[in-house]
Amino acid sequence: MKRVTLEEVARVAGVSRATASRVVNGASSVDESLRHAVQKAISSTGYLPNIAARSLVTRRAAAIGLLLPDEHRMNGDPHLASVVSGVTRVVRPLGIHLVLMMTGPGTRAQAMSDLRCGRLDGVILVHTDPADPVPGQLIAAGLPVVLAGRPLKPMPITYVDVNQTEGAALAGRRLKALQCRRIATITGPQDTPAGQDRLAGFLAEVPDAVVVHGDFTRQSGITAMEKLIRCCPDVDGVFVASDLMANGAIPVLHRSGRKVPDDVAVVGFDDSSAALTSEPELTTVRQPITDMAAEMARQLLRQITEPRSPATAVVFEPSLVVRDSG
Amino acid sequence: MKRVTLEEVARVAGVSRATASRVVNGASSVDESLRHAVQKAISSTGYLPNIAARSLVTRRAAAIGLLLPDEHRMNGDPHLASVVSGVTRVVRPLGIHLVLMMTGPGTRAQAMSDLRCGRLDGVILVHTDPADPVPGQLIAAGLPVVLAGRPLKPMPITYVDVNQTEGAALAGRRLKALQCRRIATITGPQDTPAGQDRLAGFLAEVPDAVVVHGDFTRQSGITAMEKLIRCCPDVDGVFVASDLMANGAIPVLHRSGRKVPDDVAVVGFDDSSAALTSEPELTTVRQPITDMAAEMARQLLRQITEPRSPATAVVFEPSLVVRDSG
DNA sequence: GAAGGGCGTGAGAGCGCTCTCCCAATCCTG
DNA sequence: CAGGATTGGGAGAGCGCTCTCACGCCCTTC
Repeated sequence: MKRVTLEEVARVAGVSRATASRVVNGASSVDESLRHAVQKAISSTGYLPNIAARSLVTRRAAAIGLLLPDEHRMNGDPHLASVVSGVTRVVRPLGIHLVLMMTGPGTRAQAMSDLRCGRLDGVILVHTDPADPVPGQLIAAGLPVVLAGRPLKPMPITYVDVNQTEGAALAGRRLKALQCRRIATITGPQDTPAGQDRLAGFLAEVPDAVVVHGDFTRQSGITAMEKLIRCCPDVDGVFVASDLMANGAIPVLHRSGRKVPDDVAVVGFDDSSAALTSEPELTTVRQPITDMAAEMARQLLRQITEPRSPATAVVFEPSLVVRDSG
Repeated sequence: MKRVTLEEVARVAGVSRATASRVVNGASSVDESLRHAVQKAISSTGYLPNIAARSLVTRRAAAIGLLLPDEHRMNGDPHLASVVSGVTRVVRPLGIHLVLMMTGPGTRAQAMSDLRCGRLDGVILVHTDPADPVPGQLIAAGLPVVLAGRPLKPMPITYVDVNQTEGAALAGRRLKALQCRRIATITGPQDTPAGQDRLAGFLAEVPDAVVVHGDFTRQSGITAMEKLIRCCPDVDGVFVASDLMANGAIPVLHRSGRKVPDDVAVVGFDDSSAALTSEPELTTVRQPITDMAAEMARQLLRQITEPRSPATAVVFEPSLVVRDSG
């Protein structure tokens, strides 16, 4: 199994290496007969371009990174497969590799090195810690980055997000439409944009809602719901800011003798797998994760091809998925 | 922001490029003072080796692929984050990239190309379709591959798996210990090794168990359980061959007026997130996914460094996680 | 004190590709 | 039909790195 080089293809086709290269890269100006000869040579020799060599001269790695939080935080996030799928869809046809990096000590530094030494053309940052200095460093260095989700502090960085505020409002309208009279919400962490926006959007729609805080974890959903039915026993509608929390909260309602949705309507957020493994299945706010991921990839590619293009924010509209819980 | 090359480092350190290279790659025989000078030059210039150039001459991409089934099948699998995490743990300290590829039309062919043109040093195959010819082609071509899970047909390929048979036996013993008298199992698909082994292992322990077939999906768990309580109403213990199916099956029991675990004990398999989002939480058979993934990475690396090393099977022992369902 | 053996170092040849010249051939225009 | 404009193709210079090879130095040994 010997390696076939462009040189060999050229020899077989009876042209120069330059012309063979033109054909491989689809350059315009090659005579049709020569193009044909080269293509025949390529398939007869089984030629595959050596990416390392190409990368060395073009200074493109043809690879992008996906920076994820560590396993633990990720387990709460049901979206990994969808994100990967969306990015892949855009990136694969271009022959670009998707490199996964999970946060650990030094991961982000590693990603920066990979970017700077040309091993990665750009990165998508998921679930970035608001205090993380890396996004700032990256944009300062003019390196292509896209954030999943609005950054906590406004900064000139491209990001893709769902309209969290509107999603929460959707949930609020649903509960009102169900004639709920005593409405509450279990929030996400208030030091994250998603947590903030979902609360704000919900309050805009249901200003007198009872507010209990959670942190997006299932356990916090349990605790918050226990607190809620203690302090507000007549609650009949609750917007839980993540499906995972809702999944924890519903059994608490059941144990307290309340039926879902008859006594208490529950609306979640995310349309994650937890929405389907809940009993009853969750009515929830859906984010088009795969499409959003694809858009992140597109935005990143744009930045790679046009280095100095301005930061953009792309915001997707959420939708309400009505199931059995409310 | 200009690129620093080894040439420049060498100039700053007052040595030749060769010596600088030796220091970068930790070669032994370099005089201590020169080594120091080079190291100082490296940090003062902020040198980062260009992987493409290195890769071109060493013929190593320093990247491995993780081939996954498509999003749809993946959603059923809760393990993606754990697998990535385990592989990353082994691979990152070595500066090796993990490239994710999701199955789609042509993905596997793409992976083969990447392997053959030296863009990937090896691949880990997850959830391979038994009919897929790719694993066979890869080993025939002598390319480094590791399978997640035993192949359906015996073949000379390295794989890492959990002792499925023993795991199912663990579940059987648990149900017997709980004094269940009428025991059943909801199986996985019988055209997969995992589906087969879990049934065989369970039957070895509980030969007179009632068998209802499922296919690992949540919906099939619902259907199977409905069938089970119809044809065998006095069932008081059931081993469901995946947590996701168990998650669907338990509400069926509840709706039929049976309490879990009081009337019917349920034991699942996987210890996936579905085990925790079930109500009550699932007693289940745990696979050490992260460790298994790490082992896959190690096996792959071994194959990469020792191309003709023999195929190995590494089998991990499962454990029973006792929670509330049985 | 001369000859032999290490060991550390430098020179230089590539790895396979792209891309910029530059030249030759063709086409158009006056 | 001559001159310029246009176009396609080839030669060759690198991209940044590793690694072989040969050389020089120092230490040993007789």
